[in-house]
Amino acid sequence: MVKTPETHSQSTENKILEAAKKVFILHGLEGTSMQQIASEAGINKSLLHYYFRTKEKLFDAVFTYAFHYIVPQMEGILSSDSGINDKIERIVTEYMDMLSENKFIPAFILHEINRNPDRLYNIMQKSGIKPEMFVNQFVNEIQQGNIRPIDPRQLIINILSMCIFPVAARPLIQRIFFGNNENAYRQFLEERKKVVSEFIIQSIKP
Amino acid sequence: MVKTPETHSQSTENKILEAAKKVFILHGLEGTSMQQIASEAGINKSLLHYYFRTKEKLFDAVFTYAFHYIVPQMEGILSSDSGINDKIERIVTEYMDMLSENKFIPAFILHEINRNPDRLYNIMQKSGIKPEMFVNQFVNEIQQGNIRPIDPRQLIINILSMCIFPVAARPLIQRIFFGNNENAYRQFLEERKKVVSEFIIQSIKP
DNA sequence: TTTAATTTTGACCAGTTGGTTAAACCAAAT
DNA sequence: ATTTGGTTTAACCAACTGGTCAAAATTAAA
Repeated sequence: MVKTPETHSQSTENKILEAAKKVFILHGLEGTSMQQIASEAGINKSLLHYYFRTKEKLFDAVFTYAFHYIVPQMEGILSSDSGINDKIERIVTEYMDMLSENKFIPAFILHEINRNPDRLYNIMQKSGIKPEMFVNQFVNEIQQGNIRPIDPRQLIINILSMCIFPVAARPLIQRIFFGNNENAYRQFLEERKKVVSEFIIQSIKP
Repeated sequence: MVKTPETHSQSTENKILEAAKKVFILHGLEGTSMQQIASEAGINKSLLHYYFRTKEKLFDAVFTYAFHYIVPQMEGILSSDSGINDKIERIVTEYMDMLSENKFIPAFILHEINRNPDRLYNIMQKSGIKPEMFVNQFVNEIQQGNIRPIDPRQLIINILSMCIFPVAARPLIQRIFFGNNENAYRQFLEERKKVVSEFIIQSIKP
């Protein structure tokens, strides 16, 4: 049987992707060597090039994955028929949960956004994310007088900021405010879900 | 005259620091090579090692500088006798101004926070920044009933988030919302100063 | 069992990495 | 004019960089 390039051994390819994910997200594209990834995966360096011809191609695969994590499908929540306050609370909660479970991704993405903006932008385009969906949602609510007039883009960035930043800056904040106690910070992030929701809802009251 | 190690040629040392600052902030510690810095400074690679023995030492010098930018002395504003709303507006405005002028620093710092948290924490300690100052300020206002009860740490992080994130994620946001038009984003950040201030003030009303 | 295709490996490549060293350079002091 | 000191440079180092290649090992088809 003639295997197409896509028929690569599933297990090895997965091992590589898992290892690459781990190392790339910790050190970024430039800070990571193919040897590090190979070692992490417990395989030969040549095998990396056999599965993903170049470092860039391997990175793209991992990056696409990481991105789909940080900008997931929120369509379900948005298109539900609950009120705006309810939607905000659900989005904030689910988003912060996801970020807490992938705590190295935010800083990684922010770094790569600045290193190669177009790469991320292209991946985002392909992912089918439509920012207008979020914008329209808020425009409607403003027109109906449910929230006060505010530039929807500003509001979206406010929400994203308050969810992403405390995870991206976690190692420092954890040291400053919580004596580097990991559980204390986890608890803090847990409470924060409610805090951020209330903060936003309170600030957009008509 | 016997020159002490501190008597290094001011001009060369400055050239190096300027070049290192530029390259480090763009590429991070691991993404930067000594040769890049030497070329940027228009000097020999050996000369780098002559002035700053190792890459780490040079990085520390630059990093300390960058950090003093992002956590500047806000004591003046805090200790003034204006009302809390006024203080918030001034802090947000001045902080966002500074960030806009140093737009690569936020992502750089966030990256290095995750790469080597202790380095940054130590530098912060030495810088004399006292987080309690900010905390106490809000505790007082809450006790006096000027703002609603809220964990001061949450409030501080809310403010920092909304100021820092839009600069750190700038290249992507600029593409998504403004067709990569730099002036449009600058304008957006300009308006944002007011938006964030109002957003915070509105959300902490008693 | 032979054949054919895929998977894995180690040796190797030219270029780069951070860092060292000794010699050259240069201004000022003697 | 020579010595002295800091400054700058080119040559060099071992280790590592991303990447290639041909041969070996494995697997599956005939």
